[in-house]
Amino acid sequence: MLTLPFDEPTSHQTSSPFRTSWTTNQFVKPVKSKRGRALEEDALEPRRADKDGDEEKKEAGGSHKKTLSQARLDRVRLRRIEANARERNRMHGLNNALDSLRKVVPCYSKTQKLSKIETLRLAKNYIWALSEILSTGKKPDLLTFVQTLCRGLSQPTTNLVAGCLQLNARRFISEPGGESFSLYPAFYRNHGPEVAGSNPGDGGGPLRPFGSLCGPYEALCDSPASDCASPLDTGTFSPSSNFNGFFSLKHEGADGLPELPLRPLLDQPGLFVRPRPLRHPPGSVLPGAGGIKQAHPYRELFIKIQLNPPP
DNA sequence: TAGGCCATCTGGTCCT
DNA sequence: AGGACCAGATGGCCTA
Repeated sequence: MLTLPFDEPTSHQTSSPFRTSWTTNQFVKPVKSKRGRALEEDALEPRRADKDGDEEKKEAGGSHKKTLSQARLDRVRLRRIEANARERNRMHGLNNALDSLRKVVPCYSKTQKLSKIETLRLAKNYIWALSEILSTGKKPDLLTFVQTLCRGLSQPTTNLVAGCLQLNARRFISEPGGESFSLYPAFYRNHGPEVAGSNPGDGGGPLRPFGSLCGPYEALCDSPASDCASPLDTGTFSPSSNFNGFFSLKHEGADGLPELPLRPLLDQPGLFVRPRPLRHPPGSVLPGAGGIKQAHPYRELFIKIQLNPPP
């Protein structure tokens, strides 16, 4: 029985699209935006209408009325603060769940996280793609698989996902001391048949040997694709032509299937994905409402994918 | 500087 | 009454 590791991370990290890791620093120090301060000040001093509407106003005795109003005021203030804290925790839980989701969809990276909306879209497409495989029982061609995964995704995300599915993992996870760029969802790391060794940069469970790590597409097949090597390794780049008006490819392999569609065309003009660099050192707390904390060093990665120009 | 993305606060609504 | 959920508003950070 295959169980997905939907364990909630302990950290309170959230993320942003192709950006670096973010960490709210509410547990480091309370930071409020100007808006937040203004609103909290409002909470500390409830509206006049609220006080005017109080039944205490009808009561006789100025001192007594003032005491009751103050008590009510304090209570309103406390409830608002508590509600804010609950809402923060709720959103943190939601973000943790999103982080868990990021780990089980293709193209998981600690340093280049997908945005919330892109994570949800990719997850939906991934579920759809897997469902299709289960229902048809057929091995999909890589192009169809990638197309399904990238349906509705933004162009940068499409490039990233396509690159993840095409590039050899060694290019991304063999960097000593660097973060991993795992092409496999967490469940495959934990349940893969050739589990051996571990990747300290990933912080997770053991990884499959790099040599057998070809991508989520191969994970779906009965046997690893014959062409597991990255085009970067083989150096067989080629110009592209249209395919279904979406992705590009040119050649067909001996089996009639598209040969390395979506291969990175490093020497040709095309779209590229470049993670946003970190301006601040790791662990530093950024000023501002979000209390963003940089968690990972800047790491540059270029993925060029030839795509059709937008209509 | 604009746009994207994010965290946070807030008040309303619904449910227990 | 109180908590969960939701959506709007706001402002900060970052990249192009």
